Amino acid sequence: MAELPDLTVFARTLSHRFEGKLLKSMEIIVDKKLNVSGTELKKAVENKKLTGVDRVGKTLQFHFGNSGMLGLHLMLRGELKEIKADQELPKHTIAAFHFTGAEGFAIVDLLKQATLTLNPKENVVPDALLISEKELGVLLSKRSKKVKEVLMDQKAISGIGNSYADEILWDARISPLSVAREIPEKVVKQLHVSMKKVLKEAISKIGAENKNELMGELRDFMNIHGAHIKKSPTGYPIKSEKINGRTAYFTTEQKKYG
DNA sequence: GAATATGTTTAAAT
DNA sequence: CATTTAAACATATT
Repeated sequence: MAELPDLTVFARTLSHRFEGKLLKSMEIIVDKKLNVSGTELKKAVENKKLTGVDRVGKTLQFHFGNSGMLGLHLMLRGELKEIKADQELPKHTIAAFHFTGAEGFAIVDLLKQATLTLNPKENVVPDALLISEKELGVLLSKRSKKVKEVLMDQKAISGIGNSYADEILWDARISPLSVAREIPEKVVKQLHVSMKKVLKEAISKIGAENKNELMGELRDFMNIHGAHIKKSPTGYPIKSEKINGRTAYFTTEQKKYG
């Protein structure tokens, strides 16, 4: 999977490597997750110049000037891999982009769930990196769900997935089981700080590690989230519990509200 | 060989 | 009707 920090780095790397280049051809291997036909998609992007790559929520957006924009969601297991024209495509490739200069990248997903969306609807949900403390407070005050569910709700805040939700909540010392609307104002302030801090630190670590290569997600630096981690950095044993079918990792350092 | 990991959509159950 | 839960997706890794 890739969450906000990984995608931010991917967008930067892709811009650096391919921006301004002409997309000579696009191969579509799996077409069941497209919003238009393969032919239509190819027609929209082939022989167009890639003018920019952005991250929006958990998606990447590939801009082709006035010709349109292509949204990519990697879903659970999607990955991006660099390719050369004369090489065989990686296993489980869904689509491949070939630019001038015999270079390009492939979207690989063993689950075949990554989605490519031509000219997607504009995202109106606040981004986790941009949301203000006030917005976050208002959002939480309206929800009776568990705070972790709200953080991961892409219709509420975009960009946070299962692993970073755990990391952020540990950093803020808030139990993932807390009821969102019961979290006091002062603690919301801390949550807001932790959210930006954890995400920005992850971006900087992944960026430093990946340099200008498109690598899979890197999560060695996780403090809490991961079945192999036994203790928090402060020495507390890590507990786990399923929230909405996904595993939440946390410790007793984290206060439960409500 | 069973459990786990992972996001989203959709269906089913409460 | 609202809310919660589960299934589906496909496969590699532990």
